[in-house]
Amino acid sequence: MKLSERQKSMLVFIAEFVEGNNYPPTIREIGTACGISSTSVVKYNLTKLERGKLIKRDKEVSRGLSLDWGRLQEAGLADNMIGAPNTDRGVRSDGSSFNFFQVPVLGHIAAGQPIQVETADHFSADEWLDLNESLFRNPAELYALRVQGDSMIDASVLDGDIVILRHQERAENGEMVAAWIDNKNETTLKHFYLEGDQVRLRPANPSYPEMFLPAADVSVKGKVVSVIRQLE
Amino acid sequence: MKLSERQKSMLVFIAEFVEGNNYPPTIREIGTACGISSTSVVKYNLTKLERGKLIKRDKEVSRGLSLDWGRLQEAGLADNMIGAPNTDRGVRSDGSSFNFFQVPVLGHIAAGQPIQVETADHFSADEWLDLNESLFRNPAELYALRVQGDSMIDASVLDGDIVILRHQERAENGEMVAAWIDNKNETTLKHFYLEGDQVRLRPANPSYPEMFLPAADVSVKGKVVSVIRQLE
DNA sequence: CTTGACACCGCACAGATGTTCTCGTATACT
DNA sequence: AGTATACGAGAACATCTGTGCGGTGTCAAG
Repeated sequence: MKLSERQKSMLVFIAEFVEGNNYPPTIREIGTACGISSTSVVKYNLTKLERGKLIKRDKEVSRGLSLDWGRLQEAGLADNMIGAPNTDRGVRSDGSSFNFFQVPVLGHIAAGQPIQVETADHFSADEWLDLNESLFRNPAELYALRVQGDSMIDASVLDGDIVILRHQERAENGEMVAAWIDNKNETTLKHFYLEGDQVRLRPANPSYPEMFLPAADVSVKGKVVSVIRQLE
Repeated sequence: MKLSERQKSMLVFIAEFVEGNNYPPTIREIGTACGISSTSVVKYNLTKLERGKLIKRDKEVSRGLSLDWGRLQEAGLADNMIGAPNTDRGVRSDGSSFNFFQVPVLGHIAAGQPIQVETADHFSADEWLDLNESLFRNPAELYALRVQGDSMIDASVLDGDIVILRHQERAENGEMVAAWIDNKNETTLKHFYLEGDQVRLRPANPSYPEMFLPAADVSVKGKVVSVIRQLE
């Protein structure tokens, strides 16, 4: 469905009006605001919008119309309209509000022996964490993994912990990273050290060996920025 | 301000009507729904409600009324009314919603040498965590403390970590608890063991000593249910 | 050129809707 | 008893407001 400029401006006006008054405008109010002199033209275009399911209308009821924000969102029209229901925003009981976001839990990662991590992406995640924006920046870069194994125990990361990583290809020496090892098709959680053209991956548990690999065979998948543990 | 039953039922009906139609009811619709035969009586009561600031009305505008949820909340009337703006509830971008809550960060707790914890309560907290209900049950019992010291390092709780505790007076042996030591006026984070009429408080770091105290001198302030660490 | 769809305008009309006026009843206060 | 106030009913009134119908101009298809 294609909308005329006039119809778009009508939608925008209706949204603004409802936002400001808590009740919808009349046909004549819409007409005045959108520069339409005839009430029948407003009705004509409202009928169009209603056929497009963008608004709902009750016959012969004054101000009997409402916007369908779901459809507007689908049509990509809700972005520059005020009054759209907030998503990814919470209102606390004291009235203050904050942004939050979802971080995908992409699977398990080995802290001990490296294990296969599914070639997971943001759309295949079956588990999500809702996190507060005040704790993290650039949430789009974040993802989470559930730790398996105990090789990072000296770094206080235990089997079953959830680690939150920021996706980045580079790491500083000593940082805890998720590293992809090319010829093993595996991802592992280790401390990262670049030493010449070699990469040293150090577990934080003396009973596990360090790994030395050519830098070309190791790609950093992200840096650990947070650890969350549930004891209960 | 005291409200008659009729006025309360009018408020309830208006809320339901707006929820269902996205526009407010007319005077006559209110009258029919609330068993009022005369439009003037509806107007009479609407005027009362408007003077009480519970609703806002625009003169001579059809359906020109809206509820003031802030005032209704204050008056304790919003509880059994549908359509009240949700607080402590978030809507994700995919349309699904979830409950969240605020956990007070009541101060610092010593994991090494016990230090003074302010006699903090839920109202004096200056920092709050927004947590998702899916991760915790009975959120009202939860509070958080920032860990100082490294005595729990073997239990993978580090200096600077945030521990989330569930308030309870009793603990099982081996659980990590916040314990109040009477004659020291101090709170400390330790593993808890009740041995006869003695309590043993064990740090998870061999370089710190265990504490043996009479059970009467130790009161459990809560059990650690989660650990959160920010590395970035 | 004719036709019909489309977008639009003006206007009249009926029904929807808020306001106002008169009246009745009950209660509290002087 | 008299008065004021709260609460309510009914009807008349004046707008407000959605709808319907006739008409205009454009444009592309037949």
